[in-house]
Amino acid sequence: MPEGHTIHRLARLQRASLAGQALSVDSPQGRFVQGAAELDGRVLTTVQAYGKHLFYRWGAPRGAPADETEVLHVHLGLFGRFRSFTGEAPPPTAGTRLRLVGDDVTVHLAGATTVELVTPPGEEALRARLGPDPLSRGARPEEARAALSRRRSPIGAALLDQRVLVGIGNVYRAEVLFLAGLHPDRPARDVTDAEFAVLWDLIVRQLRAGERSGRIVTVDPADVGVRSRSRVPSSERVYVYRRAGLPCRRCATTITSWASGGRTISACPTCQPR
DNA sequence: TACATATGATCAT
DNA sequence: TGATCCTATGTAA
Repeated sequence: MPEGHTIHRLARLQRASLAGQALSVDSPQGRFVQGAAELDGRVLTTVQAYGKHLFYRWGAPRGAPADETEVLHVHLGLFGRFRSFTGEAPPPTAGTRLRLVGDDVTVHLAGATTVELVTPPGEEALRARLGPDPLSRGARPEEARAALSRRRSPIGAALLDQRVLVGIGNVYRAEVLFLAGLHPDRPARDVTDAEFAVLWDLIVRQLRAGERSGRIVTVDPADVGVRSRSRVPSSERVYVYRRAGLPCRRCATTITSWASGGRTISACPTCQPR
């Protein structure tokens, strides 16, 4: 379930359960054996999220200068998943590429696109390719605004491009465009400053809510007849994502879907006029 | 047992 | 644009 909110939440939870401890690190699956060996026994100092990327920082091994300490970089991709266990952990599955064992908590990671050690310059190069993170304090939305105004691609495709801004995935892009009343096929550079301001604000609010709750709930509880977000049934948490052919929750128009930016997007033709 | 599916991204063409 | 990679799960056969 990895959009930006999930990654930031993971960073927060793993900081709380593992940071400050010397960890046992290994790779039961065998594809990260060497990297794991370099980290084994070292103190995890912090875990940071940027968009959909995770960075794990470690105390320097004996004799090594701190600024050459390698950083563990993880990107979950579409399938990556962490499992966290308190106390006794079950045996790792066949696909567990990384296992971190702390004093009380063990995490297993499987299915990730990227599990690698990077140097600080390598991390900088990676970050340099990314747009602002709506979940980071001090994010500069004007950078995303400028990137959009340079694009001829549709806003729906641009929101998935992590060079524009980071953290949005296929669910949030469909949902925030619905909430903003923007048609996904609107050319990105035609989005007005006022529309962008609303869109950025929605993105920040939605990602923050998702980070806190661990789930994507974009519907206004009143639209599905309940009192609070936490009471929204799992089948009614979104307005348009994967709801093609169903009636819009606001106006009952049939939701449509099509390919956009290489993925499927859905929208309400009435609430999101072209 | 097989297949379809999934909230991602990269690389080749 | 299409192929490819990564894993787990649910449903169909």
